[in-house]
Amino acid sequence: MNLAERLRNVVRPAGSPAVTPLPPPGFPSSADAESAAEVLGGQWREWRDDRYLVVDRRYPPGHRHGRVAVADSAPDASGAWPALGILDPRVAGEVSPERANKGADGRVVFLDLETTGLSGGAGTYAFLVGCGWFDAGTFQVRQFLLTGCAAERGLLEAVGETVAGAGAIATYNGKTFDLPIMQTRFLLHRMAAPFEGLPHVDLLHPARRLWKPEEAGLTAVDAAVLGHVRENDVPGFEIPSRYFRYVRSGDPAPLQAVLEHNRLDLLSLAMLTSRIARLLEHGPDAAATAREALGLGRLYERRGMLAEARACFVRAAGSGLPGGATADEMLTRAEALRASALLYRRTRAHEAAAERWQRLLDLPACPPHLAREAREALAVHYEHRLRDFRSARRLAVESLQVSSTAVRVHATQHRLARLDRKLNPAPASFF
DNA sequence: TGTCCCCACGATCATGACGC
DNA sequence: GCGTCATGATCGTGGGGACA
Repeated sequence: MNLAERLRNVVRPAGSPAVTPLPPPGFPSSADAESAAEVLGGQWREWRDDRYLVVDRRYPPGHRHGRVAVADSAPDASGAWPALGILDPRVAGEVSPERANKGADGRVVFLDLETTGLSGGAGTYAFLVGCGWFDAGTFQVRQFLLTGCAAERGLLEAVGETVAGAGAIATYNGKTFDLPIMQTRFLLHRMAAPFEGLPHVDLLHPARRLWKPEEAGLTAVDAAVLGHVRENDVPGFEIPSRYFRYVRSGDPAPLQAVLEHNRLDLLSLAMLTSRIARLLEHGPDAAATAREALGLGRLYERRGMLAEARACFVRAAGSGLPGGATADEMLTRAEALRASALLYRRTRAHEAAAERWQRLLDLPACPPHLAREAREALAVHYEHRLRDFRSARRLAVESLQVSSTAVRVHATQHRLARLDRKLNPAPASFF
């Protein structure tokens, strides 16, 4: 039984006082200088003998984040939130365009934490909890800043009130990072985590499917997809040290950039969620690039929406989409042809699959690993379905010349030997 | 008709990326 | 350092076709 399970089994007797975990060694009970509220633009909330800071910001419909305005991303404008159900089926029944933008029950709450470290164990806690949601066309951000460890329970209660009634939570890598940390903190205070059972859309993996892997970090996706280039943004690794500097000195100035970083993350999160929802709703025609069409097809395929997936692969492979000359764009088209061929093969449309494999081989700069796979698939097709042994043998010989591993070489030699037997059958024995 | 071989798919495992 | 997911490689299995 791990620590979390043991803690879950601890039942607080009715009427017994709530427990506040002991602060880590060296953590002051209240490090907030009076100037923090003024410098960071927030208001103190008292909790027992301590307090935490609440910072509210509203981004009006006309506010632009890169190329995108808040109004363009609000659920009523796109009307596409239910499509998020393709990512998490539980979302479909919870989030309608009306509810998602009501600032009340059923809304999507975007969540982003800044923490004292990366390990995610009980010693790591969230000193800043950022929540965001759309409210009548504007984007509302509420940040809870912990300035003294003793107020953590009060802060968690406030976060719980903010999340209460939400239809879904949206995060970036929240499945792994944000929600486990929050659940641990609620657990340590013997409080029920408000996220339990709530539909959760983690954008990290859809983002990696839709956009290039090297652009999968939120800041990079922000720039590539939304056109928002962050200036003077604080790097993630620097965030804990800025917080500890504030705790030691009481000077809130280093935290300004941290709170701004958190707000930008929430804005990016909301706008990317809207972008993904719109793509899922409108299909391949909404894709701006071949890479986006390919990634969208993979999202559909994962949910068993094969017709939609096929349409996306067709658009990515043959598309009249912009670009088409760079190595990366050629790779995208090759991957789209491969995905299309595999999908046709899965549905036993072997002729259509063979056509895609051949088009893949005909690409001027077909990547070697995809060319090898295409040759092997075509060799199978020629041998077993068309019974054209000569073509199958030619492909096998070509495949042998580029086979990389001993296993592949052996398999191809085996195929060649079999084809040779079929092409030159041994004379019948009289004995 | 029985046996053998191969294909295609699913399951499993290893690896890498990501969050702060 | 940890949990999740995507990806690629490998293995096992079921089904179908070829052949004697």
